Amino acid sequence: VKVSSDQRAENRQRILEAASRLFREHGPDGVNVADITKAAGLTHGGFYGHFTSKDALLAEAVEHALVSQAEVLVKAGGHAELSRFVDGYLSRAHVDNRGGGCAVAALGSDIPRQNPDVQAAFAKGLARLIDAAAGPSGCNESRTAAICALAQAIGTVVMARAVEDVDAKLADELLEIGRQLS
Amino acid sequence: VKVSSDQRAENRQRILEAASRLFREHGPDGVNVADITKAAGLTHGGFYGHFTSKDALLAEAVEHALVSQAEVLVKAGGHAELSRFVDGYLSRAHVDNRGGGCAVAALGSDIPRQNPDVQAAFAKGLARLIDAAAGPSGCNESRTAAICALAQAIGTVVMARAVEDVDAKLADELLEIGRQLS
DNA sequence: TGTACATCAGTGAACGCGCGTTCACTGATGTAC
DNA sequence: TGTACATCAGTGAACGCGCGTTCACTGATGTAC
Repeated sequence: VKVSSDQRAENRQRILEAASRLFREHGPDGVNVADITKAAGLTHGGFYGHFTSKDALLAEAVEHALVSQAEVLVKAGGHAELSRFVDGYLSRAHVDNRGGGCAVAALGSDIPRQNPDVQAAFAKGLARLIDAAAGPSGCNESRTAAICALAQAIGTVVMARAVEDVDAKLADELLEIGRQLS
Repeated sequence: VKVSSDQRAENRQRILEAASRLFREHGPDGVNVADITKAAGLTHGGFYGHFTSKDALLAEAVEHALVSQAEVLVKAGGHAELSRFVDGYLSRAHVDNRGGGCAVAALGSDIPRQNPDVQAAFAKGLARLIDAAAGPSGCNESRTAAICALAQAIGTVVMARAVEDVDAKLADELLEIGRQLS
């Protein structure tokens, strides 16, 4: 069942994007290779023709998610639009969309437990996101402000997601307070 | 090999404390029941005499970690000493000690994927921690300030831990910036 | 342009391993007399 | 206080399942002529 090389490239991309979403939604151990390839419309056997291991896919998926997010932020206006970005970050829509949202909030506490390749991919992506939030000027003040805003937003979303199913009132309070700052 | 009921209670506590540490260090899927009971000086077979399941233990362990942390904060002075607390939170010592540190930073992004009992235990513990940080007055301003400080600190530590093995400079920069605020 | 064939992307069964959980067994505890 | 025995905490082998990875196979692709 060979397919054209265009189709092959598209299949790889579909696996990567499905993985990026599913890993953020369920965590590295919450999805298996079969789930991912199935979500991409394939079976699991051909997976190793595209990626050397599940971990290698995780590394690419994590970096892909962060780099995409950085690009979106840059296109939206970068540092100048940071407070609007944070506002969206602290929205119920983002909190309820782990699979499509920020990989730092979705996978942050998993990363220190992953292998070095995954950690390196994450670090690269996060550095890119921070640069995007700091803006092209690279001046110290805007970088500091960007890092503060990101840390604040990430911490808030992590807490809000953790409690939202069981204490929606607390989740809303946290988001509300986070938004007051931006 | 029956043991005295005091010994039994102590064994249970040892399992709980080992679990609390190991879960924070390696995540819910990064430790197995045998690892935990072994760390507590027991074998895995007797585990189910103390806890109904690995998940039930996770729930207790998470709550135990958060409630202990809240107690420490209260004893240290609560809201009045919040900035000193945040300073310690943002220390290299805390970043390098996932197993003994804050359960929100260590397990935050795992929680939304856990079963309702675990989420409930986490929410209860986090509410306690927030109350401890807000102080007994319960006034809105100190509560808001406490939540801001916690969110900031948690986001910073999550990022610092994620990148520290691979980009120690970035990790230090993040912690430094976080400390400037407290 | 048409044909024969080598390549190789994808399939699905199978392998091996780890893990949560169960269970028959052991021997110390603690109670009844 | 001492003895006989029922209880039951802990042991370690075993069960069953899920998952990452491999592999023989299939049939479409794309190339050589």
